Amino acid sequence: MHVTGLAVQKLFGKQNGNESAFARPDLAEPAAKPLPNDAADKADGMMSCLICPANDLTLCTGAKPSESRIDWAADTMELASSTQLIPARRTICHPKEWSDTIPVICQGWAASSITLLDGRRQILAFLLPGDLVSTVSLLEPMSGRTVEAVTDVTCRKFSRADLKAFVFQRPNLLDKLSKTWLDERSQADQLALDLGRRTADERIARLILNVVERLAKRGLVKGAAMEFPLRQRHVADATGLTPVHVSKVLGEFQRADLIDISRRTLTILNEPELRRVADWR
Amino acid sequence: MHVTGLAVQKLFGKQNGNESAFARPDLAEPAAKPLPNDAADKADGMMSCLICPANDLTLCTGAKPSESRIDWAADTMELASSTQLIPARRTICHPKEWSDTIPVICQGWAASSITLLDGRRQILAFLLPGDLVSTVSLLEPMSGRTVEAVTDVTCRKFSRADLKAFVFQRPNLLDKLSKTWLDERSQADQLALDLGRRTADERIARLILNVVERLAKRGLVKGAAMEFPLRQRHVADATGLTPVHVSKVLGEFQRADLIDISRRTLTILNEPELRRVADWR
DNA sequence: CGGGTGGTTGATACTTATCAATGGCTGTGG
DNA sequence: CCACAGCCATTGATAAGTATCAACCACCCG
Repeated sequence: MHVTGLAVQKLFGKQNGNESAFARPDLAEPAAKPLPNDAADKADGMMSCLICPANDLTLCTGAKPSESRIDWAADTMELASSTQLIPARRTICHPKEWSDTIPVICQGWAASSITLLDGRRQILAFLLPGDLVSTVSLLEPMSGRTVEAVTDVTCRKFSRADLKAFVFQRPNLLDKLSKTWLDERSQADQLALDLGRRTADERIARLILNVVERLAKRGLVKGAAMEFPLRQRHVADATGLTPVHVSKVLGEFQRADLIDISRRTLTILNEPELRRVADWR
Repeated sequence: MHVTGLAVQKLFGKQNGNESAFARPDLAEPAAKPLPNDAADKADGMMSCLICPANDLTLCTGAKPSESRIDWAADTMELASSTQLIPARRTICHPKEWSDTIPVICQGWAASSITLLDGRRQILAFLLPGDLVSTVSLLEPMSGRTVEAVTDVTCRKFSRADLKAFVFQRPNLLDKLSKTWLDERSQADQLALDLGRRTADERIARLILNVVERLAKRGLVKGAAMEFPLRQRHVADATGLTPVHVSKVLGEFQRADLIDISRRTLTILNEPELRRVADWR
């Protein structure tokens, strides 16, 4: 039974199951720095919604084709998002904090997870730029899930009420909503299948392929190489394995020249074989 | 790596991954007997929607309080459901067959699952009377999931188009829809957590408690006893374990006087302890 | 530097799967 | 009515897969 971050919890007093095991106990929350909206857009190369990588329900693609993207962007601004810069390993959203606000990742990677009281943790999804945590969170407050930054993340938090109203004014968005919902559902089903019925090798290979596919959709793959900021700890928590075991499996994969991971960069060396290992499609 | 029903598949020619491992190869589909609508309601004690056990999104509870239940029932009839009687272990809905029609369980237990080509199978949910397979299936055609009867099942298949229109005419139903969606999502999250991070004992205990809770909502628990038609094979496929191991764990539970299962009846003998084992709440 | 974080590796333990044999039960066809 | 075929559950012996523990090294950043 693998427990994440228990050592840290033991060291720092009472077991607080809801506190992210990643959050550094020496740095009190809230530590995210709010930025003025316009400043943020130019400050550090963050591109705002203008080139927000399109995902199926990205708000940025919600603009009717006839609308200029600028107008849409302005539109989004109206929604009183507060833009935040969140450093790696900090919690973006606490399990209880899902009341009025929903975060959208603009830049960087995040992980959405549930944690048990004793520290066991399951990552349900990695969030890439443009991702909503879950389409449900649009309509109803969600709870129990922690969202935390894998890399430094810039994200916007929208008021749910506003966003909901916004979406409901645009019928074509609603349609996308239900498609995204379907997609989400089948992702969840696949996750259960993976965790319940697949071997460690398969799970890890599938995780990699899954991420690659999503990165490709966003144009973030150069040749066969791409940024891969996940720690083995993340891979472990996403696949229901132990970091040690993940290390061994990834080691095998590298020795077999399926992939290469170094300096936070992933290169796919033998995709067909990797797919075979993953039992993909 | 546990594989469901592989022997059967080997025996009967080509591996057909989409064919339910439970379906008996000697009985060709479609084997469900369609019944005339009115006949069905009286025939074998099936109660139609009149006493369809209420679940959060049961169509029967969708009737406005002012409406008499009879009116509602009539309403439902309009929807051109075809009522079917499906014997235990037969497939209700095939992975590909999710085009226009969606099944609702009226009586009996069913299981919704995904199956891999090599026969490994993960049950995603057990369906009790009043259950929809998934709220998404209302809006978009779903695929990849198999629904099969655990006990003899009576179910209705509705046309999605009709049902969708029906729901959209009733705003209060829409509201329930989004709540049910949230619920479904969190069920899926819990499933992933269970499969990824919990021990066999915990998973099985939780499955039992989960089922008990749902049965209780439907008034199907008498004292501490209730019908429990699941085979150990079902429990195994729902928990990502092996039937053999399930047998051993259930054996322990019984020897520890936590539960008793005999003649398809489950009795909870020591609920507090069972909850403790399940790490419940 | 020095501390925290991450990754690797080997030895070992534990959980769960696999295999195999047995017996009970149920429905079916002669 | 019996015999038989399938299914189901149980049990024990053994194997495989993964976790746990511990030590070590390699970073990176302050």
